[in-house]
Amino acid sequence: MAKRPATIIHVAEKARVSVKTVSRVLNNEPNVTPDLKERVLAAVEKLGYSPSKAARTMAGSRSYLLVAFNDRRLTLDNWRSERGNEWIDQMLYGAMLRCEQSGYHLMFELVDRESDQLEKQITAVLSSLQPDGVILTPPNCENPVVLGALKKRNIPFVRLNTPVRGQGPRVYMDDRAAARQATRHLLGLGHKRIGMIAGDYKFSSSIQRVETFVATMEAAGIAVPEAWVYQGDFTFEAGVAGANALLDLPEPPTAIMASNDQMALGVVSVAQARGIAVPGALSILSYDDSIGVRLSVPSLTAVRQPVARMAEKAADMLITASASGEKLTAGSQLLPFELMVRASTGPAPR
Amino acid sequence: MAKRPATIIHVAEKARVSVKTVSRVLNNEPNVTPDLKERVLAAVEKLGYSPSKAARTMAGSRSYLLVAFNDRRLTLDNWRSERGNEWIDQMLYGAMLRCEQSGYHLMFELVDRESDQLEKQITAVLSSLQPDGVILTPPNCENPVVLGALKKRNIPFVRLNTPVRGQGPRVYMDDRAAARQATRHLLGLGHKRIGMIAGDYKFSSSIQRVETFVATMEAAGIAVPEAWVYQGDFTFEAGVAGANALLDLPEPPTAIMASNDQMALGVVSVAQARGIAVPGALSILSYDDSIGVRLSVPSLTAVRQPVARMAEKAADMLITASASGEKLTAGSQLLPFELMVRASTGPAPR
DNA sequence: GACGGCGATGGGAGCGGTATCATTTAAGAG
DNA sequence: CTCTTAAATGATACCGCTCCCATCGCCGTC
Repeated sequence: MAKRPATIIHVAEKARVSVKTVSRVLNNEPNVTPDLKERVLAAVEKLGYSPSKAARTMAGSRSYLLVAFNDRRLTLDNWRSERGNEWIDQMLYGAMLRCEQSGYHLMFELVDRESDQLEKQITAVLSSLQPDGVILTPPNCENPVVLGALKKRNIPFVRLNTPVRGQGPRVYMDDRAAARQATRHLLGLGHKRIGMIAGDYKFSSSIQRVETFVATMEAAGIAVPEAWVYQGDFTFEAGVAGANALLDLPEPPTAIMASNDQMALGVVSVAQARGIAVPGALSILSYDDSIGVRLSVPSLTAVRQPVARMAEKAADMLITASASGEKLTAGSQLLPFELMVRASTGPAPR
Repeated sequence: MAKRPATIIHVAEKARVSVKTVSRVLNNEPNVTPDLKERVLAAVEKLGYSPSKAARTMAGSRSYLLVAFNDRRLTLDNWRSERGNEWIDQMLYGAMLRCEQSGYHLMFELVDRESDQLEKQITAVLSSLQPDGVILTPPNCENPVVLGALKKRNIPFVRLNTPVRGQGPRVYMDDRAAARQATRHLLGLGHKRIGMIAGDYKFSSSIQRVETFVATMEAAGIAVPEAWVYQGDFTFEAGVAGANALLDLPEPPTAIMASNDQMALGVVSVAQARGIAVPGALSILSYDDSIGVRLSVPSLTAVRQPVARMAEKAADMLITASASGEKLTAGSQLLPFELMVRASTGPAPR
């Protein structure tokens, strides 16, 4: 009763051609008579045939599969806390749809950056799935173990949103420019004491944002004491802790920028708990423009990262390279960001 | 330079056993001497070997792959509008982690319920991916075309969160009880005129919620005019339209329940625009407990669905059945929901 | 008109596993 | 000590596809 799916042999028989010719038609290879091509396509249609990915992977040099390596800790934390996972949603959105267009599939994998089995994990995924390409998201895209494993096996990869150059192709946005624009936005509003809640320094964009923040402040004639920068780990709780630390300073900042949405929301909750008016007494700025940030009260000024577009571009590069058989060029793609000015930033209290 | 991954043959050679014995060890088959088993495992470890999924799929009867069929329209709408996609996030969360535990993978697929190519789409996925099982989410889990295609090919599936019985195994919550409890909650607060913004009737839980709402109202001695029920399609915009329709009634309701989070947030935005106090003049209740609902101002009273747990259970059923080789029993799993009472529901205005 | 070259097609060898069945080995019965 | 029997192991045929190479015909060239 279990209807077995048609194979290429059935198609070949029905079209009265050889298996090889069917393969040619399916892969758009040249040198096939229109007549034969038509017969094959008709047979394919009639039998509802769709080539087995597994067989293709085994026999050929392509698997029609891309893998996205995501950070396990951050992803699980987001899922568990149910505070949304916009970065991943948008990544899936961009990459999946691009894959679909070319008959590719996207496999979502979580890797634990702290595990001493990291290389083994990666290797296992690569050899069991044999993907045609890999999309690396922060912080994996900067992890030498991950990069090394990929290079050793000569598997094409594209790094998403990393400032680190020279390690292979990447799709990114200008994080420095974003940090500069964000800092200037606050300076322009008259803020002199600005605190920053940084992200995990395993993400090098975290470091860049801090550096650029400090540099931009200094360029405006304001030295940034160490106490103004709190190092968090991208969690809501870190935002709370950072906000408390900053607001407990003898001279607390009048504005706080947080390196991602969860931490920014943590700052908001602290302000609320302490009865601090936002933006009246405290301006808050986020580096992720997710739904929580937009729905927050007040809605937060935030840097908007083109995550879906970056993912789409990354998938595009990998698929194009794999289809053409050419080696992926190490080029970088720069995508524009946007500073969404909303209600959480206002003039510094006098 | 490109390091080729080790194959079962390399392992067999290194362990000085036959290929078949390696296969036995890898699949935990009985009748292998501890001595050999150990040698094989050592070789596996040393070579960093991980069996090729593609080869296993081709040769064996399992593919170690589950597919989740999700509604294309709703998913894309959620992604595009960037209002979060909690249902899918939680589905991934539950199902993926369960898959990981058993060396399975989860493939996320979008299918267009309106397409006349629907059956062809499904068939193509099934024959190209050959999954060991399929997770169906609403409204696909009630779509006869989808169910038919699956049954024709004898592919095990589990339906998520559908009230429809007798079509195969499912994991669900008691939607009627939820609707009843939600309605009673509002009745208990003294509301007499309650409006409902229903979901797309393609989702049979939408229908159930409406029916139960009406029945519960009638049991309390209140007849529900047709105008009190607005049919939406789960989008924010539908919530806006529904709220406007309900609030424009000669005798507008003092409470509105919306069949999902997006529509509930639409209602909130209308109330805000019209200057209607929530919950002072209007109580609002949602059927999804997502981040938007929790962060909304005021935070919304909502039915909390155990999506991650349902997905985990579904994956578990499929994997267990596939591993044991037994046919999936048609049993159903009922999981508990919870009514989260928050700030958006209050006593009816006198 | 023989020959080279190229476009169009087919034949058959794998790819890396699993499944079936044969074979060897060891244990227990008579 | 032989014979039976089951456990332990191996040999080998696929699975469905792509890739390499052979073949065949047809044209143009000198």
